[in-house]
Amino acid sequence: MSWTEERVDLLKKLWGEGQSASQIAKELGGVTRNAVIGKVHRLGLSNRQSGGAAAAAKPAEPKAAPKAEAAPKPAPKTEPARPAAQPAPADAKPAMPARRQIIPAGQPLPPQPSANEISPEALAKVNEVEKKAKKLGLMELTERTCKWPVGDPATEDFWFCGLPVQVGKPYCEAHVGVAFQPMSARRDRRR
DNA sequence: CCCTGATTCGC
DNA sequence: GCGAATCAGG
Repeated sequence: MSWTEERVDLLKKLWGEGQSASQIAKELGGVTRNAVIGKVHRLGLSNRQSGGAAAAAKPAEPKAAPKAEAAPKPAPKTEPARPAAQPAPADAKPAMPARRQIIPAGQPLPPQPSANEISPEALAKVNEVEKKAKKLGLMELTERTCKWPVGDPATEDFWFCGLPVQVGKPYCEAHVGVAFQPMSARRDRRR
């Protein structure tokens, strides 16, 4: 795969949206996250500032040369000593007009079956597991973290399970148990 | 261990 | 220019 205009555009778009390099790589296909990061740097949009305004140069730790220095010239091993790290002024507000937090009312949440149609065993298991939940935020979810939501998205008391997912499933074992009810199991549930 | 971006350097 | 390997960190 090569960096066609289309792919670069998509890269810019996704990166601008704050997608991670690995996510972008997967969406693009045919490239690794390294390739994405490399391209991002070459495009000069490594810093997610936006319109390339303030050139707030990052400190960029010295980080001594890791590998052999094939220096044909008698280059002194000692680095030119970076100008000491800057005191970090830190002011200049970007451009976030203090947006009121948007709380999506009808988000496409996973099925939350009514308690009365879940097997008691599975329900008990879930309650048990929720104590061990990692309580991840939306941004911390990955392909292998359980995406079962707990609590009310409109409150602070909301999080995702975050436990290791069942292979191929979006949820951990316990939540898979309540999310995917076999028809046979939910039929004629006496209560 | 899972993940993140940053950097280097042979190609 | 490209991206794997590596580094540094959460």
